[in-house]
Amino acid sequence: MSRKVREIIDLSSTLADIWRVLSEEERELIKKNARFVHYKKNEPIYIEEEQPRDLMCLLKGKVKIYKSGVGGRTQIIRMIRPIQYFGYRAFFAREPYVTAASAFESSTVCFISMELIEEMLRENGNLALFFIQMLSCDLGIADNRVVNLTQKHVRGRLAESLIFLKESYGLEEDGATINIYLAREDLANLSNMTTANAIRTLANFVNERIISLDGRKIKIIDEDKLLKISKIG
Amino acid sequence: MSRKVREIIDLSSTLADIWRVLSEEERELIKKNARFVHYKKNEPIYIEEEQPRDLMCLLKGKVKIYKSGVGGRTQIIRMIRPIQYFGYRAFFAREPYVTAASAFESSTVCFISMELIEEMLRENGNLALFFIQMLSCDLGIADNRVVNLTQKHVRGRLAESLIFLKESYGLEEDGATINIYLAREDLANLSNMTTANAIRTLANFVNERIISLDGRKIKIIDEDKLLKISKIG
DNA sequence: TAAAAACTATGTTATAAAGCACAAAAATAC
DNA sequence: GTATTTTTGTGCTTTATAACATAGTTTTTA
Repeated sequence: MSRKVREIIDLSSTLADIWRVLSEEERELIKKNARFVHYKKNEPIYIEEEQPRDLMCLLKGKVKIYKSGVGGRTQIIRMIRPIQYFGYRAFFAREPYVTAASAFESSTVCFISMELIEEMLRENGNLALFFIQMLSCDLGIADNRVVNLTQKHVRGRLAESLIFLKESYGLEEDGATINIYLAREDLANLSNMTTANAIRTLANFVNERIISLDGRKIKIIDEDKLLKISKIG
Repeated sequence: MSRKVREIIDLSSTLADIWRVLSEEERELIKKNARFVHYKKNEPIYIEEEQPRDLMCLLKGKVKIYKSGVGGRTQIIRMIRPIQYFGYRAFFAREPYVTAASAFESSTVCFISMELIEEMLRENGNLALFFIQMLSCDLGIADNRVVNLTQKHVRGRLAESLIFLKESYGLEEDGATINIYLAREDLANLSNMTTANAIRTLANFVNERIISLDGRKIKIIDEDKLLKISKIG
């Protein structure tokens, strides 16, 4: 399964965002409490219904947050990139996880006790505001997502996902290939469509010279067109 | 348009939730800063792209938070009932509103400067946690909503909306009629479907003796069945 | 309270996307 | 490195739901 990583990780640089708002004392406490766990590709990090205990910060790799819906169909809710925090919402809401998380590729996650975090943020207004801002942004994204996923057609939804992936994980050295390697099924689950439709629509985009494909690698040729398709739905 | 209400409103009872976590000093400050505005039926409270300035608390009436999507189709994102807070997310996220709000029926709203609130919560950990919890709950609801609205069929979505309305606004004296009076179009916008489909599906529910209709008044006859339809999609 | 506007109801048609099936290719396991 | 499993790619069929049309009804307004 998962094992703690042996290497000593420089927390101050990897947890940068949260680090800035902490006092020296608080930093020490966190350092003492942080645990590191490594996950293999496709290994689950937490599952639905589980009790949340830790704030998680992705240090290396890629993680997907997803939810299984009607008839076992899964919907990817968010994708996490390094130095992003996750897993804390359910703890704050005092409920079990309504989502699951798993490593997309080989990943390292830092765990910090949510009890400790909550104690700290009661005293540290900046830390509280850090979480408030993160939650507020995520809620805005979720609100947008509801409309995009329900009202746009497959082309629009897929175009949007491709742009989202590019924004999230960036491009490779060639300046065009999206820096993520994911199965058509995951792309479909991200875009709320069936795998067959994701495949078909990708093929259409290739014909229209909007993208090009090399196996699972996707190269964006005409980003403007992609943006336009995403916008008009 | 809207006018300030003249009556003196007892803040301590109407803002109950937030009041509990405030000091006497903070309460005084809020009392001095609070403004009350009355809205007529269908009057807008804020619109998309506008700059957020105030925390709003609905004192009386019903409010819908909505978003216009592709081709002008609107999606109702949340519905607010008295003593619920709204309008604060965008301020915390440092962005303009991505949603709009309007009064469903004649409503009274209390406005409190977000700058004041943010100042306070920096010092008051309980107030910070109040917002963190509210945001965390809303984000969980939004995550669920994404899956429900995208994966369930019209029957499931409508059934879910009816249950949601009952849970939110309760029943009338007869213990069966949902205590809200809304147009079929709003019901459709809440459930992500066209008005015609909302009407048709309601008619089906009547035939199946799950509900009965009297104009816009909806009486739930068989809640178990409604729950079942909502669950299976 | 009468006239205008908006909403409700229902039938018909069009269409986007799911479902299913199967062959080919690729990834993974042994 | 070969065998087995999983993924990809396409064609065909079915279906859910949107779109459109129109008449009747209710609500709003002046």
